[in-house]
Amino acid sequence: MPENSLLDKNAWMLGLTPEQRDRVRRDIVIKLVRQGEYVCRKGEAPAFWHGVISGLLKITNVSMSGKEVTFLGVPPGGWFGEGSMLKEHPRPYDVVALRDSEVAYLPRATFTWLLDNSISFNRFLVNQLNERLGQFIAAIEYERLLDTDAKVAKTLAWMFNPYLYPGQSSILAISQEEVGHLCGLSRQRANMALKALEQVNLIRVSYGEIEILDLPGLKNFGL
DNA sequence: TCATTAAATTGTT
DNA sequence: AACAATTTAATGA
Repeated sequence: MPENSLLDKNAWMLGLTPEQRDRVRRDIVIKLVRQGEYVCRKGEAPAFWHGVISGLLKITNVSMSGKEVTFLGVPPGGWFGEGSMLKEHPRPYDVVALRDSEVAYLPRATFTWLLDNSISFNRFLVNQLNERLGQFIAAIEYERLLDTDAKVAKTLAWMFNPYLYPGQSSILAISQEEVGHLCGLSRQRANMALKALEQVNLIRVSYGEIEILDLPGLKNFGL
C-alpha cells in the first residue's frame, strides 16, 4: 500500500508513529467489492477490522421470514468490526456492498498490535464506540418519538457524522429502497419522506443518489 | 458516436 | 404488492 493514499486520510492513521503507519500499510489489504457482494457474513470468525475507502456498505441482517433489517450504512472513512476484534465470537451481522466499493482489510494481529502500542489508536476507538453508542441511543429515541419524515432526516444526517466519517462528499449514492431499509420503512414511505425533505431544501434527490444541502437542518428536523 | 436493449430505480395505483 | 414510467448502463453497428 503506497504512502499518501486514501488510507492515510483516516483520522486514526494520523496519530500513529511513522513506523506504525508503515506496518499498517504493509499489512492492510484493499479489496474491490462489487455491488451486492459480501464483505463478510454473519457467523464467520472475524479475522479483520474493516474500513471503507470508497463506495458504500450496509451492515444488515435477514430474519427467518426473509425481512431485511439494516443497522447501519457505512460511507467512506467509516471503520467497523472493532467489537468483533475485541471479543471472541462469530460476526453477528452481514456486510454487503451497496455500490462497488474499495474496502480495507486490517488483519487482527495488526489491530491488536496497534491496541497494545498506540495511545492515539485507543483514543480513536473509544471515541468511535462512544459516538456509535450515542447514535444507537438516539435511534431508539427517534423511533419512539419522531414522525416518519424526521426519522429519515435523522438517518441521513447520521450517515454524515463528521467524526465517524470525515471528509465525505455531500452526495450519497443510494437507492430509495436502501434508504427504506436503513430507516425501517417501505420504499414508498421513504420516497415520500425524501420528497418532503427536498421540499424544504434540506436535500436534493435524483436518480440513485441524494445530495445533502443542509446537514444541521437535517439533524434538527422535527425537533 | 449514436441507436437499441436490458437492468435498475422511481412513480403511481 | 403490482405495474408503469424513467434513468442509466451495456451492446453493437
